Amino acid sequence: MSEENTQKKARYITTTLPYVNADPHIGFALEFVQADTLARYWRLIGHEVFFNTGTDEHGQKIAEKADAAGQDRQAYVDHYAEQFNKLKGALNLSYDKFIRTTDEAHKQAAQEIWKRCAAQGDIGKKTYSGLYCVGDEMFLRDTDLVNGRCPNHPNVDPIQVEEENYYFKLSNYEEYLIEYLSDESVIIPDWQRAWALDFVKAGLGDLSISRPKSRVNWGVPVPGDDDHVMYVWFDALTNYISTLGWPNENGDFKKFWVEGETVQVAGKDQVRFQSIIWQAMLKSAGLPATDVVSYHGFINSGGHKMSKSLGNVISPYELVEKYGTDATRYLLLRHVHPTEDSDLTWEKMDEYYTANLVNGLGNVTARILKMCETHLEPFNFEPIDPTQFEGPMILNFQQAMDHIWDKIQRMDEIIAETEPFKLIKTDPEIAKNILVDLREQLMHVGRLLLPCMPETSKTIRAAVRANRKPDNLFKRLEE
RNA sequence: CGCGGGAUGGAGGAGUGGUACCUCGGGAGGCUCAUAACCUCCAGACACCGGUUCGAGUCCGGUUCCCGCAACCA
Repeated sequence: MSEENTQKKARYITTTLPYVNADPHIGFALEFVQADTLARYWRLIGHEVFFNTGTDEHGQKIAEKADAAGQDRQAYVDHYAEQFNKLKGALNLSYDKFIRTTDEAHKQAAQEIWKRCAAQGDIGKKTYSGLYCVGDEMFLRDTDLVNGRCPNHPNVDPIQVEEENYYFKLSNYEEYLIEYLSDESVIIPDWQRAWALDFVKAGLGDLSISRPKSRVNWGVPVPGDDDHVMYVWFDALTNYISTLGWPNENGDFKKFWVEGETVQVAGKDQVRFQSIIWQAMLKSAGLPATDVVSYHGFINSGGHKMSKSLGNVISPYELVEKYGTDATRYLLLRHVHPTEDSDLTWEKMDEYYTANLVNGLGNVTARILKMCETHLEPFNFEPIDPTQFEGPMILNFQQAMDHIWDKIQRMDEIIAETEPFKLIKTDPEIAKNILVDLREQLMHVGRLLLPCMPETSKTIRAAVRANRKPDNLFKRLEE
């Protein structure tokens, strides 16, 4: 390690934690792959990286589902946690920690942050009464009601509830949040930041953060009150630091959260949780804010939200099964806009796969290495030099991929223009020089692909070193 | 006048104030190293109206049409 590299800051990245009441969908896959690509890129340029993900496992909805299935609750969440953890293999994720909110250490951290907020005078208690929707785990206002029921759950009668709950005085942090959100670097994209700022400026109310155990008996106990458990969000958000060993304020927490650079990746529906509530909680507990939260859009299919009734749901496992791991990563990184909504259909994905991976990257690798294998001796390439990857923090994955595919297309053009396969018969020295140059360019592409398509990168680099045409990188789709 | 996002060739998408790009599709050639792959050329687009500017898809104002969100939504 050079001196320059040892000076590089540690970097932390986390996804949000999926709530384990359903199988993983494509949105999570997008989030995981974005975070993973960034983590791999950082490691490549010499940063020490902590990449966190995991599962959010408390709350009434999960308790009810487990109970309805006649399953032990812990066994139920164990099963789902495993479903999500399996994505690690399917998508080739490199996370350092898979935290579960039912982990004992996490529960203690959640209780500790509660105590800190309470000590700061930010937690109170008051009586809530009204109609409550179990589906959303929230009180309904009169204006919410549609035919007397929750608009999101029109088949279930809301229940009349009167109960005393703890609340977090979010309004204490209006001024702080306005200051935090005025910094242009804290949210990507900027229009989400503007929205968050407007939201805070409009005034913040109290946030209910507990539920009586008599009604919801599946959560982290409220410190000093056996009758209540924490509202699932308050518990879940704490994972971003409990995963680092907090409340131990040394070790990884100090290295990554306090002294390092922190990035959270989340869906666009998360702005008020990640950039408002969570930041207020951190401030209340006397902890540093997140440096930047990047919000991705949603993936639609055929112009509609994915839904079971429309039959247009695309699952991450289906993608991996059809195209393979790296091709799935490619599709999510290059053909999904990093911050806006995107639309994917099987037809379009087939097209992207065939045009850019089979006919593009795969084919050009085969044609170059076939010629090299026949006409050149192997060359001993230097290992990857981290400095050649130095650059700004890349969150615009589409742009980065476009840059690589420009180079791929350029290689095809050079072959057609210089015709080394023809020249080798008349002027072998010139032809060999062209091939040496092409091989060098292919190696470069192989290296650039490392963060986004790790296995493909490895295969290409190994094949270039071996000076052998590899088996087809991407199989042609069957008719 | 609630807030925000969007409108780019036949289709789907990129686009930092400076020759509008990519993939698919259409037409015409070329090549044989390669996964019937690849290359070249042709046709074809910045929703509408103003403004700023030497110069606008890009910045500003207005109009029309789509799409989200509107306090605890995973």
